[in-house]
Amino acid sequence: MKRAKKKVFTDFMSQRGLKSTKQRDVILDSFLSSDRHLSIEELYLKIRAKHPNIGYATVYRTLKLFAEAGIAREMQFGDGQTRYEHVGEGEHHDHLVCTRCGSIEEFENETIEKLQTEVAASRGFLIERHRLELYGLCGNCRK
Amino acid sequence: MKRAKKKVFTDFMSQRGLKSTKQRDVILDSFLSSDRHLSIEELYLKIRAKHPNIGYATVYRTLKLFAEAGIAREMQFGDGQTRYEHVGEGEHHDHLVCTRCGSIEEFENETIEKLQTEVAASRGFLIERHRLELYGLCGNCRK
DNA sequence: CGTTATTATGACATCCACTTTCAACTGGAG
DNA sequence: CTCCAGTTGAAAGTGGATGTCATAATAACG
Ligand SMILES: [Mn+2]
Ligand SMILES: [Mn+2]
Ligand SMILES: [Zn+2]
Ligand SMILES: [Zn+2]
Repeated sequence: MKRAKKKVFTDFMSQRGLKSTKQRDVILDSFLSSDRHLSIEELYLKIRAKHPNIGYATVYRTLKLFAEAGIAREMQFGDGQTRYEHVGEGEHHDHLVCTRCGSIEEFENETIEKLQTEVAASRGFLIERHRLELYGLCGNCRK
Repeated sequence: MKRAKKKVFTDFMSQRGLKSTKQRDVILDSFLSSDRHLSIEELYLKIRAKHPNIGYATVYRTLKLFAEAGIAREMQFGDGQTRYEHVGEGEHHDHLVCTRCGSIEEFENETIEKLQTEVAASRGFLIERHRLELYGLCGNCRK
């Protein structure tokens, strides 16, 4: 699905008249082969190890492009850094965030999603997106 | 319940050996008689209208105290500003945030909360707190 | 009451995570 | 190959949060 996301991005770029560059290729590769939920700084440092000539601003701008293209999602877990995670076509999930070790697990729960829609509907509210994050101690940290 | 919160705060202050000041009185009054979900800046401007001599830093520090005392909760809705809302003893609710007009509605749903606990439990995760926010168009903005 | 140790205040400086600017540099259509 | 729109990276700019510090206010004590 790395292939698939690359195609999505390429299509997005040409459709918008944007150019393919060495930097964007490097950043995309690095992003797709990274842990999920990486901050800009983390990705930048990782890239800089092999490509010292790529600037922070370029990583920053390219991640925004990924988000616009629909292959990345921007998130805030309250640690003061914006993080980007991979997303696939039509995928959605929520998060369990460990307040001790910082690990992030993902989950999906169709029933919760349905109840959200009901709550919203009962107030005439139309949901565009939502965020559900459970903060606490992960299995490891409880031991 | 304005009375009750004032008492909670007073008790907290004396228990910590902190002093009562005119500024803190003014800020507490203003906070308790405000809309919920006010940003520091908003509260500061509101206060400054009647008390031009109260500084931003004091409002900022006092709101932190409210949070520590348990009468306020700090929140982030992704607009880049920290907001504080009133909280009562043992109260909890989640939010519907309008992406057009910025209005914020509150809701509670016991079933959702229960499902969250189940999801967490099934992974050995212990929830300390959570946030659930539904973003979209409020009733008014849909018309 | 004054005295005094302690805490609080507010103007200002600093931090920090982006975000924008801009001159030099491509990518790729023609 | 030419040429221009798009791109890059260093550096400057932003905006909100947080730290600093000299001055002022609180409240306990004698
Ligand atoms: Mn995720
Ligand atoms: Mn609320
Ligand atoms: Zn953990
Ligand atoms: Zn609205």
